[in-house]
Amino acid sequence: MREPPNGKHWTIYDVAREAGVSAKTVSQVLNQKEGVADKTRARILAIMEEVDYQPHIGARALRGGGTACIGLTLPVSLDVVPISEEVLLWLFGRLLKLFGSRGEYICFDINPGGNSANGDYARGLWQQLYRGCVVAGPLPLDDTTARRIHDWGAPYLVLSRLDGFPELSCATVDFEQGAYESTKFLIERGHKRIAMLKAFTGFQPGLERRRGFLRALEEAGIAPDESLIRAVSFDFHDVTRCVHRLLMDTSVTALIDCSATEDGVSLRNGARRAGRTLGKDFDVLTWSYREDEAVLAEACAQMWLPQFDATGEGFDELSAWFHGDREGPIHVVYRPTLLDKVPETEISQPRRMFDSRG
Amino acid sequence: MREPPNGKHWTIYDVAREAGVSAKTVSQVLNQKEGVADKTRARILAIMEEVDYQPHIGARALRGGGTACIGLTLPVSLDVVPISEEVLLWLFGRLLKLFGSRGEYICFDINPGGNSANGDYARGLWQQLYRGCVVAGPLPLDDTTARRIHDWGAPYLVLSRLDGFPELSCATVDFEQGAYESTKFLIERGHKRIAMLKAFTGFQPGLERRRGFLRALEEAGIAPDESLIRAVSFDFHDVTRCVHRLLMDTSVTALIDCSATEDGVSLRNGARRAGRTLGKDFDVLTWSYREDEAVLAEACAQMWLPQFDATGEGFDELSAWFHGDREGPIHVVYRPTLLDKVPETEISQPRRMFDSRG
DNA sequence: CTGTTAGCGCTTTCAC
DNA sequence: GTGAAAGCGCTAACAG
Repeated sequence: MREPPNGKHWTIYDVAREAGVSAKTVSQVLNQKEGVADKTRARILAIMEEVDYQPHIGARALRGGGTACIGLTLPVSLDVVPISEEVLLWLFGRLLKLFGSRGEYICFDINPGGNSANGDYARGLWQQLYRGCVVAGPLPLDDTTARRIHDWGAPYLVLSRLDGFPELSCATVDFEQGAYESTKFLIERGHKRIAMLKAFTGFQPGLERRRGFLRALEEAGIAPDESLIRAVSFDFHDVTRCVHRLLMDTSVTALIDCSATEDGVSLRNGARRAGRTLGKDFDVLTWSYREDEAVLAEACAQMWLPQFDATGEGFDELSAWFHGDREGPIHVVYRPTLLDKVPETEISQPRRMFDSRG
Repeated sequence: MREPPNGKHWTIYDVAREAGVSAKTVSQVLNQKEGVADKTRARILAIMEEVDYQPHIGARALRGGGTACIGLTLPVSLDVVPISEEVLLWLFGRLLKLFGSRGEYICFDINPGGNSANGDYARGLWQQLYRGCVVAGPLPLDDTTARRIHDWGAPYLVLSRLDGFPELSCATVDFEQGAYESTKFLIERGHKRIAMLKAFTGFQPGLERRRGFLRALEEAGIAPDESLIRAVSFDFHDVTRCVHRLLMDTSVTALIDCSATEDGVSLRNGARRAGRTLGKDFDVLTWSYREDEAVLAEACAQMWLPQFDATGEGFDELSAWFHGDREGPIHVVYRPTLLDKVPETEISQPRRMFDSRG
């Protein structure tokens, strides 16, 4: 490999001089454009190969062509929404397959310390580092960045919807529908006082849970009781405490666990503390991740699995958008699946969507 | 937020015009340089805040300042060296703490399909996307890219050494020393015919294993037998097969398992097929990941744990180099730890450094 | 089919 | 303390 003529690295001009052509021609070859004689093209390619020419990614971006980077960001810190390692790597893996295989880079701006204030998780876009981005996680209800991303015009995909912004490019599961169907399922089985363990308070999917729950009650003519909707964190202890509290009220005969912790043990513990027995005193419907298993052998709604399907499809479409094969925005909303009876018995360690503590 | 005067986004000139100063002054404020009146500075900062000014990262890179990106790359595809998800996320996490918290981006160029030919895992550096990079994984013996990275002059760290290139900026555990001490340990216990299950053939750590092994034998005056050094892949079946083969030779009384699979079951299976019994017929010394446990209750050498320590320290130094607080190259080489007797009994699912198949 | 040239947004001399 | 202007490497409009 020869040394660059002057300076540190070979520029398009150096290659042009070497080939006895102008920079324009080299640029055309570089970008696989028509209008260069085969012989000239071959000569230029040979030189590029020989000197290991690499185009300056910053200069390209500056010129306006955009970069070869797809950004992956989180709307809030992992401390607040603890997306599990497994899911993060699943996301990376998908992006690497779709973008990495085309020679594109994946860039991250996940701030694990939560150092930077909420709001600029898309700075990679504003700074023109990304040519498109994925916002992986539920949006806070007061989020304004998603709208700015939308207006920016670059290909993007959010793994959450946002109230009052139906144009948002998103791939998600319909949590409202999930909550609605879960509640209806229990109502149809004769339950009148149904409690809900609700995750993501302050976030879009939390709002959707609440809405679906209330809609089903209203349809059935049951007066809603706010105290039966309980916000829980990702802490197992918190789940146990909330179940305990809710079940102390013996009029409560059913529980929807959409806490995203997916932990049968905390549920049973909470019930035991309240002196209740699952399946005798009360019924539970859990939101589950697994295809054919659940933390409890009760009825369950598959929410996470459709979320993965939706994400996968959304990524495919994002790739098409990014590569000019379609226009945005993307709108992939999957319905959850309700299972009447779970075939397997309780399993102790399901794969999880979120890391719980405790 | 006001609209940009002309065009899509605010440039340094727009901000300058707004503030009634020149672009130079804005640039100085942006880069926190001296020589701007406090009042002017405050005014400019207010405008930047108001219009949410974001410097164009490509333009900065072009001008020569380098980018705010640290690259993470793998010298070979994950298909060849299957670094586990857990370790990858551990690496991400460390980088995010050290760099992300300063507003820097982490960029990946891991090609999981192994699509691009070996050799250009550092293209992010050549293309000036990264201002520094981490090469995470063992280097192939014929690697030439590491030298080019070194000559490039940017901060970098490789998690492997490379024969004939002692200047390489690296953080690793001393596999040669590990193999040497492991072998010596068994020799001192009276073993004469010792076999080795050796991972990473064709890679630097494989070579180091071999060298340490041979050195210990030579020192003890034992003639080496090439057929007792067995290259294994990350496939459990392969481990079983190799153990079977090696132990069919009843003169073999000890085995060093540095296969990186860390799986007691395959070892036992292989022994059983050969009609041998661990602890009676022969001894095993495994290389382990855990601090206080091992896959077998036999003697073990902690190799992976020091590797993590070395990596962590290497990352800290890389961060210092990247941020101008020290010069490179980095040289962190940790010694392995040999444990005579493992307190715990066999455990079935240790955390692993590499994903094994089978 | 190929060359010339302007300009992307930023930093940095050099001059005021 | 501030302004004017050059130039980083690349691409695209405009000529030839």
